[in-house]
Amino acid sequence: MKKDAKISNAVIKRLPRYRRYLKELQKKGVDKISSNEFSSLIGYTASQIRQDLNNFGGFGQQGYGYNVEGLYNEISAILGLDKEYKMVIVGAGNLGQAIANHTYYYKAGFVVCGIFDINPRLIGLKINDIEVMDYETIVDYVEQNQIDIGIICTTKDSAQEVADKLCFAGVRGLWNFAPIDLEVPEYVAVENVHLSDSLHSLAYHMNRNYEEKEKAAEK
Amino acid sequence: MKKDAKISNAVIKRLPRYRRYLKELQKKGVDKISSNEFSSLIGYTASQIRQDLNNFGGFGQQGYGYNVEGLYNEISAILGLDKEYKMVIVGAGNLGQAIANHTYYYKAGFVVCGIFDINPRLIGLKINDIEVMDYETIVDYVEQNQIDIGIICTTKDSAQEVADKLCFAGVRGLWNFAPIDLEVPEYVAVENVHLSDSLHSLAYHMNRNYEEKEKAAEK
DNA sequence: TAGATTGTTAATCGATTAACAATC
DNA sequence: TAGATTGTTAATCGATTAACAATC
Repeated sequence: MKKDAKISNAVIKRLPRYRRYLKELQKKGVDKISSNEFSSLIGYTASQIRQDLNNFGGFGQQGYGYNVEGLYNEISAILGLDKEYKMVIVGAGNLGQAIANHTYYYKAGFVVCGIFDINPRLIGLKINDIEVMDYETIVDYVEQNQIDIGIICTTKDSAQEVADKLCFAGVRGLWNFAPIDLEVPEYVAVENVHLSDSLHSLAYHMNRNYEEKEKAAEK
Repeated sequence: MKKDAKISNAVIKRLPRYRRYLKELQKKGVDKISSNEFSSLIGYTASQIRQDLNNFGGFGQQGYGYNVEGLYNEISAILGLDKEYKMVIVGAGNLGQAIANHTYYYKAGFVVCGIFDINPRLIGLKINDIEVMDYETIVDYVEQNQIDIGIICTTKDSAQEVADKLCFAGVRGLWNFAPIDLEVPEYVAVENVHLSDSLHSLAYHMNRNYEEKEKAAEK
């Protein structure tokens, strides 16, 4: 890492995308790529690509470009994907179950260790080999198993209470699927997946596209 | 609507959030709110709130503030939430099923009409009263039922092919859960939910927070 | 009318793009 | 060495914040 200045979130949000494209290139057996070639592939300007990467260090080589495998590994390390994360899911409803079943996360170093719910009918159930446990026991479990991430798949009404408990028990990050903005201690990272917000902005863009089409048709 | 200039996506992304907070205020029986009060609640500056809202028209009143219910309705209309949208889900795996079961969307005017899959073992199944149909028949279905939105819950390898078919059949928007960037005609809106990207940026922030904590401890 | 608060213009800040010297 | 392409500084663009006149 090169500079110590805070890196903007806009840059961070682009890193997983860089990484995805680099993975594809690797699969295709591509060894090296210039910022220009990468630009026409990924759709960011070459300038932005170089600027982004230089926030973390000089990964390229003048006159050559970037080594695909090397850059992939660097970005993985920057994101912290060379580590393993232990996670618990709170809420064994549809979404919680879907995430528990999504074995991708396991492969990628994100291990779902347990699922918690208050519903007695769900407690004891096994989802993808992971037991649904009683929410009452979550603090002990998180402490004893050194859980890193809590995944909140509850309703919005219980989400803050769950977040408080998880933070108290020692998680370092929350992946929040409840449609609410959580308050957490500053050392806990929160990443929101607000599905309804996402759907609403889709609706907006659909209607704008429609309006434009209408307007174009008038001419 | 006041101006005709293109409104930046940053503004649009904030609208669903304004709307959520306004809904809560309404529930609490709050009639009016000033940009300053709203600011301390939602965390945007009062200036930004006024600036954002004025992209669409003057919804406030000098010396008074904004009418909560009125503003809620205005934002709903801007987003297009006064309309109904017919949707199909492609991919009846965990995620597809979770979304189909999430009746929230139905209540909010987003109606899941059908689910499609290529797996013969899933075809015929009923999920939340919605039948899983053969993917082969999707183009006819979308055309005949005038489906507005396609929800892509397939693997990344089939996602583009599915997108092509849905666009050809006439959807106006795609809600894409596959970890890939889709190419679509310009009049089709795409909203991505890249869950793994989201998890990766969570990992980044967790590690940065940890580093800062370490650094603080050194002092 | 006086006070409050918006709507809107101007100033600032930050992020993106362009340019080019450094260097492989 | 000559050509290519990065790393980095400077210029531009856009988004956020501040200020204040308009007005309820």
